[in-house]
Amino acid sequence: MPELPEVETVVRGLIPDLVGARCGKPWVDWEKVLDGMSLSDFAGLVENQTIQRLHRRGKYICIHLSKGFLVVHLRMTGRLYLSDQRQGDDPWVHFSLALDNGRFLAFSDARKFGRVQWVTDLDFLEAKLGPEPLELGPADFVPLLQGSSRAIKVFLLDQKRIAGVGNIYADEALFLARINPTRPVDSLSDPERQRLGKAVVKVLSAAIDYEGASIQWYRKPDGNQGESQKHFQVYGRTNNPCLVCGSPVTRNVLGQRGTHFCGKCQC
DNA sequence: CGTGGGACCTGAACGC
DNA sequence: TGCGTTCAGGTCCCAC
Repeated sequence: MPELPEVETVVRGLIPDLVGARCGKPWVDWEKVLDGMSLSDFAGLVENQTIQRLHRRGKYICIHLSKGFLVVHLRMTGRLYLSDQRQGDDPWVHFSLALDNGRFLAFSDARKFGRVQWVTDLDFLEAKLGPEPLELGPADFVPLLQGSSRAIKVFLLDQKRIAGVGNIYADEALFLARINPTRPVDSLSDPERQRLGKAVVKVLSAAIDYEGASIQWYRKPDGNQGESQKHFQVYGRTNNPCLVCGSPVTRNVLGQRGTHFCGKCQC
């Protein structure tokens, strides 16, 4: 589920409760959530470590410990929040970590795609992620959105090109920039690349202000829904009238992902 | 190099 | 009510 704005919202929400806390015992009901590490190994590396800071990189949540890092990816249905109980009444909690403040960091994930991994450093993230879109200016997108014949929608989802854009905000940015998602990347003009870059930044920034999109699973760490879904222009609006021209929003499949756009506004 | 399919998993929505 | 199908904010891996 979560893309850059949702992950950013989760990180911001967790910082006040997590920074400075000392880790206690971890717990899992499904060891695969640790991405191949055994619970006992994980416990040995994490227990008594103090959480120094948190930050987001792409769609990854990075929790800095005194030694090493916890890296969490929410994938489609992951949630990360503070709880008073190890598992509480949430049947989808597969990992939790006791903290010295008496609370628990709980990772809930209905589909079990998400992972909580311990790593010594974050180099592996840099190796597979492109730049952070919110740190770029419009001109930076000109060289970035080049060098491929793939459809621009598919290209935007490639985390190695740009980190953090997912299916919702790719569709929304392409609509805002009035660019058809099927256009080959190398067919875009430089002004179009800039326009799309601006649109990506605008769409992601707005979604952070709305604290993410709650369609089904995503929740803020405080348990409440985000508001971003109320502002979608095309995502999930198949056959509804385009908010600009009134013609029906099209849905097709690109790169095996549902893709929403206005065939009249986006050329 | 790019694409297409499948795998990983489960829940919700919808059609009959 | 029950069953089958389809779809879902992501990523990785393999064959062609």
